[in-house]
Amino acid sequence: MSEPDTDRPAAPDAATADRPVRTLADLARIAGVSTGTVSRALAGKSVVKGDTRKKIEALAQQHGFRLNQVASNLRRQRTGVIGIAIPLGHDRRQQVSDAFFMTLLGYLADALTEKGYDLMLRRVIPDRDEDWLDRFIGSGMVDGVLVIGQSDQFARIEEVAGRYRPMVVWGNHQEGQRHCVVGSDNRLGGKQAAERLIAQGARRLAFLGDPTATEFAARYTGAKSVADAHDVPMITLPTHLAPDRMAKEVASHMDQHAGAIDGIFAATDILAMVCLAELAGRQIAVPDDIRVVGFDDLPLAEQTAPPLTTVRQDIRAGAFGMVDLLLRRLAGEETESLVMQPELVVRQSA
Amino acid sequence: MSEPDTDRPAAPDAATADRPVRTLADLARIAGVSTGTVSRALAGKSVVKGDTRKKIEALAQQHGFRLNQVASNLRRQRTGVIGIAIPLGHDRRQQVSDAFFMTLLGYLADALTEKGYDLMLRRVIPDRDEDWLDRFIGSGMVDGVLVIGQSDQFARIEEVAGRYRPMVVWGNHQEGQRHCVVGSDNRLGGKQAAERLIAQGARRLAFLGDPTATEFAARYTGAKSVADAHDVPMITLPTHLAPDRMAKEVASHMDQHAGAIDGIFAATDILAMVCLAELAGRQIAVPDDIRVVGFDDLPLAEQTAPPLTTVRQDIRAGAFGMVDLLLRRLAGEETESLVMQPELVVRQSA
DNA sequence: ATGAAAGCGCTAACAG
DNA sequence: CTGTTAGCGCTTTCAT
Repeated sequence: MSEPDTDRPAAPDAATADRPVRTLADLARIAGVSTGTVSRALAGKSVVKGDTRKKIEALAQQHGFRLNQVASNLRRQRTGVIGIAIPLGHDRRQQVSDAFFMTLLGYLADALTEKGYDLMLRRVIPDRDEDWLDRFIGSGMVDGVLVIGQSDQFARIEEVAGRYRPMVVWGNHQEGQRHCVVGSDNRLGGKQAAERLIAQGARRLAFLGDPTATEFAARYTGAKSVADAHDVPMITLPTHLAPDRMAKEVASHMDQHAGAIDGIFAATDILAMVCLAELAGRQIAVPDDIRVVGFDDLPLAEQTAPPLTTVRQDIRAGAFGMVDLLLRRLAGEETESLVMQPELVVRQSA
Repeated sequence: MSEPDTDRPAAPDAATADRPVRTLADLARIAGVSTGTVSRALAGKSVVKGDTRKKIEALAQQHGFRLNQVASNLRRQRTGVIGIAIPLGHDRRQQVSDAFFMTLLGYLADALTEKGYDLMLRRVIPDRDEDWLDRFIGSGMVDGVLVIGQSDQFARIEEVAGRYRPMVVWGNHQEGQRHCVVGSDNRLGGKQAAERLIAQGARRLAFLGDPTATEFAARYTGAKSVADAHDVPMITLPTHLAPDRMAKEVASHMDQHAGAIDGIFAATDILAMVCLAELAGRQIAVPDDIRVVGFDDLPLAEQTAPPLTTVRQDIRAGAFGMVDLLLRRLAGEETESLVMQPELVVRQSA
């Protein structure tokens, strides 16, 4: 047998570097104290004598020692990790790459990091795995859960909320629901969109989007109520959210209906952007021939041509709100849901 | 404060539903077998007798039992979790909400989920925490690490790569580097962009972006070499990547230089979009007065006005490549870096 | 095929 | 202030 070819760490200090210091016990041994003391010292407990702590810290530093979080988590029964579940249900082909969810996720990462938590991300496909939520919660790997989007899982989320407290969901609020949700008043947003379209002279409206998803349904309902009140007809142009299908579906809708409508309420900014591009390709003037209003106010809504009039959701505030509520629930507090007021941002498309 | 002492000897087996079945030991007790057998049964080990397994599975199901992953992880010394680190270095205000990284992250989530791994996301600010990479790796909470973007941490990543194998980085490849990287040939992409601009008649070029970030520097270098070869001047218009600063900086650059240039190579599509919007606001015709080429080919590049000519990086392929390489390294294999060929996508902005 | 028992590495109660 | 010790809940030899 020749030299074992394992790459041992290049010894920086021959005298002390014979075998790596991986555990508290190792460190305790070379420091000449017990593991208890090392643990306390590294945790910054004030009981440890200054000298002892200094010495242990120096040694830890010198040997590149790092606490094994898994062991620590097991013992302390808390992990410092928040689980983020993204159910991909009502449209199985919608990947995590969805722009709105990604933006929300980015802000959630900012907010959680600020509070000292890590994030564990899990994409779930509910129809393939009935047990997705309980499995995530019961894994012991997360202290609490944020769910991004209710998808078509409203009932299951409700059921789980009855027995599991540290959970906050992004989505639509319904009368009398149990789970703690953060989201915009989609119905109101839908109203604002329709009101703008009509105020700008539109008389034949279309709703562009997937009306089977809870949040979108609420946007539709809001818009429809305003249209009805004004005696203005509104048709529905259903689309999927998967990028590849969306583009084709919008194109086909425009082929069939562009001549018969003069105002479009798109369920999301992305949809509105695709729509704008299709309209431009057909030499249809926006907003003169057709007015377009989006929903979300993603950063890029400002950059479309013409700049998009849209219903703003404050995604950042929503993310920070979710984290705040979750931490309060973790602390045992009861919390209400947070329904944010959307705001119409007038630019040039309507 | 006393030790968590939840399970006091409660009601002696009234029915089966009084005290929750939380641990293998609980389940073993009611099944009348040992914890070892339960563990083996639930792990699907073939040694367990069919009947026994069936019974245990039924009981587990019935009581909603779920393995504690943390304990399992500690014992097995593997977690099934891949860490994703996003260093936010060269521009401290760039949040995780960055469009390119978010898109990449989405695909990474898809790829890892497909392979049965969870993702643990960590935003890091290297200048505030020297030890970010070792801390993540040494935590014991992840089996391997993906780093999204080298930021200004090339040296540290190199150093760590010398002693830690399961790590793959998204970024720029440099001659003779040690760490396994996946990314586009940015130099080549820069060349393609400049060639297109010049072929379309541009004679006074500008590079728009932050040339201090490694990847962007390579794009610049590639473009500059082509400009030089054609004896065409190219100025640099430096910008930050934080959305709020970016818009102002681009606007100010356009005020000062728009009259003196006729071709812009934007370091990213987002930058290109902002630029397009600014140009439109100034009644400068694209591509007639100024040609614009972007980089990335984000989905929305198709939706700009005019549709953006850009250098395509196959982000999805990159993400799946990173995961593939990481899993091979976890399996002990040696792997090369993966440098992908970018591709010029001609639309209408140049 | 199953049980008994020894930990994985750390924390915290308890006793000095 | 520090050492001792008993686990956190699970997996895996080693016996039987």
